[in-house]
Amino acid sequence: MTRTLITSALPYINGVKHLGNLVGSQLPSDVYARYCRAIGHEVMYICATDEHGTPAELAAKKAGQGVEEFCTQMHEVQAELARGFRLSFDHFGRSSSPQNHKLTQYFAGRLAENGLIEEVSEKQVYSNTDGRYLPDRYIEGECPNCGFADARGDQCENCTKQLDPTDLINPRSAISGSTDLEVRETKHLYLRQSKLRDTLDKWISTREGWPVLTTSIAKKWLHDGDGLQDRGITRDLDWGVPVKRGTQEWDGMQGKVFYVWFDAPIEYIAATAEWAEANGHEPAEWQRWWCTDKGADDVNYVQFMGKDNVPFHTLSFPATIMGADDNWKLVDYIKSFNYLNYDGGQFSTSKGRGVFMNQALDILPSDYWRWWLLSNVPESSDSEFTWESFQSGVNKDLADVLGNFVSRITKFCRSKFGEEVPAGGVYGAAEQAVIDQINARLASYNANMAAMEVRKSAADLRAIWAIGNEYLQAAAPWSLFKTDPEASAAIVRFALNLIPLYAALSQPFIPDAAQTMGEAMNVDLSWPQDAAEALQTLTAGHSFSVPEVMFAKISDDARDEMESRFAGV
RNA sequence: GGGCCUGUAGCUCAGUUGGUUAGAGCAGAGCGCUCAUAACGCUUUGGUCGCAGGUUCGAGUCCUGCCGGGCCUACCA
Repeated sequence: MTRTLITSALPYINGVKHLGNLVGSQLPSDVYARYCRAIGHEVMYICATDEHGTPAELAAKKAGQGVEEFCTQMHEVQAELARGFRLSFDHFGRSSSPQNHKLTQYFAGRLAENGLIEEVSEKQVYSNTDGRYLPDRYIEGECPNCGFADARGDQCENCTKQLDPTDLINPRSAISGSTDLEVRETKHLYLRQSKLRDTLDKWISTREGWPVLTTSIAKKWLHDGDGLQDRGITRDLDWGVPVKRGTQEWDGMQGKVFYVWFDAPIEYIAATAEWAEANGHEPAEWQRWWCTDKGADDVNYVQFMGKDNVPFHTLSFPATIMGADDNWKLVDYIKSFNYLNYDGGQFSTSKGRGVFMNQALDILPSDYWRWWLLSNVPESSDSEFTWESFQSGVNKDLADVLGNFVSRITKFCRSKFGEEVPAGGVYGAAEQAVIDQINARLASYNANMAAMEVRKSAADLRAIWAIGNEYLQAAAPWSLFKTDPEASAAIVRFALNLIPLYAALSQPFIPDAAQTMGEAMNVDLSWPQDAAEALQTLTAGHSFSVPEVMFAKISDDARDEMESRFAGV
């Protein structure tokens, strides 16, 4: 059996994510996971919250909570939203889990043994008022170059010049505004990625068929300037994975934690261990997904992420895996996405601009969002959410093409033959033509799904839905019924059989509607191998029910109302 | 500054290794149908493929330059 391991980039813990975050990794990975399961792969689909780092601590402080309490609460919020959007994770973990602590420390220990960790003493800005070290961008001051008053320690937004925090005139904490800052000497661990540069370069260069977005970002980092730089993997923070060398203390590193970008990807593995523990499995059950010497050699591993995550997944994490030199499973394919913009600009949490996951579910069911977002996923370039486009996609594709098809044929059957599949008549050339058309589209759909071409898959699916309406229009069972009820019955029987077929094929995109269709037609859904065979599912006498309206249309008034509600300030 | 991506019909996008009349959905127009969520079907109007050169028998596709949009640039994650 084909085994597929799928991970979605980890959403950061500090708040509810917007639709752009959702469509950039979780939603397309869910479609792929559902597809793989449907065609019979053994699937492990993993996601988790990314809980460490300065922003999490600040968000907790703002919420008046301890960081652990805050993360626990926000994890549950995000887990609930994931369920709301029907994200079918096998496990939705937490990067703060004991499993991740252990594994992260283990990897650091292995990397140290293999000479890939370097201790570096460096100068960092410490804020006495805030009681913490400040990352560069949390220090603000006057730009020495252009005089801009609110330049950040890493770069001046006004003149775009790269800065060092010590360059700033009258530096202050961006958190408290305090000017009681001092420069302290502190020791950190660096991952010597530069030693693995040639290995990584060779690896990236030999990846066949990866998205250009993925490889070009990796190559840029590998070859820019002096090439791949070593990277600090520890921080002076309280919340995080304590720095240890495996299970041993690390001299001089007490009180420090690993940097979030070191431990976050390791959580993919740790979350699978969490899954095993949560389900009462032996460790061997997760190891067979991740350890190539323990059964993972035949696993196909696919990662989904937005383009901002690419450097970490093409370089840092592979460096960790390769550097550990320990039979860990390396990724086979990285599917990366561009950004979704909102109505001519960016989504903005602070400005309340755009739709966030919780708001979306308050407005409309998840299938509506899934369909539009997936059929407009930013695959080749950034794409844009507009209410007009959303309304059009929902009303035309879901309500008119699919929903109305189900509605018209089930209601017609009910009124003329009752709520069971009618007997009589035979199929002819028209039915064979439909079978041929569907088989051709099905082949395309399968190929695009396997290739993770999400937009093209959505277009294929829609085309398959449309075939039903074309057939009914041409066959016109309502006219034929007056002169030849038997012939009409055959058409109705054939058309009704399209519903379970559509339901099965639609599952990855709109799982709730697919289930509704399956239940209405009283069948278990299975992925069709061949349309001719699949369209024999419902036989004469099979009972069904007419489903409620599956997709309500979005009115112009409702659209306008939402457009102004989410425009931001 | 550097790097990458991108510019195709009013809108959103397809266009495989350069090969005959550049495609789809939506929007617009006309016709048809009446089973259905005023739904559906058929037909149809829109494009000197950002601009200017070049290579070639042949360029939306390759090369150069210019113009516009976006992203990244390593301590936000």
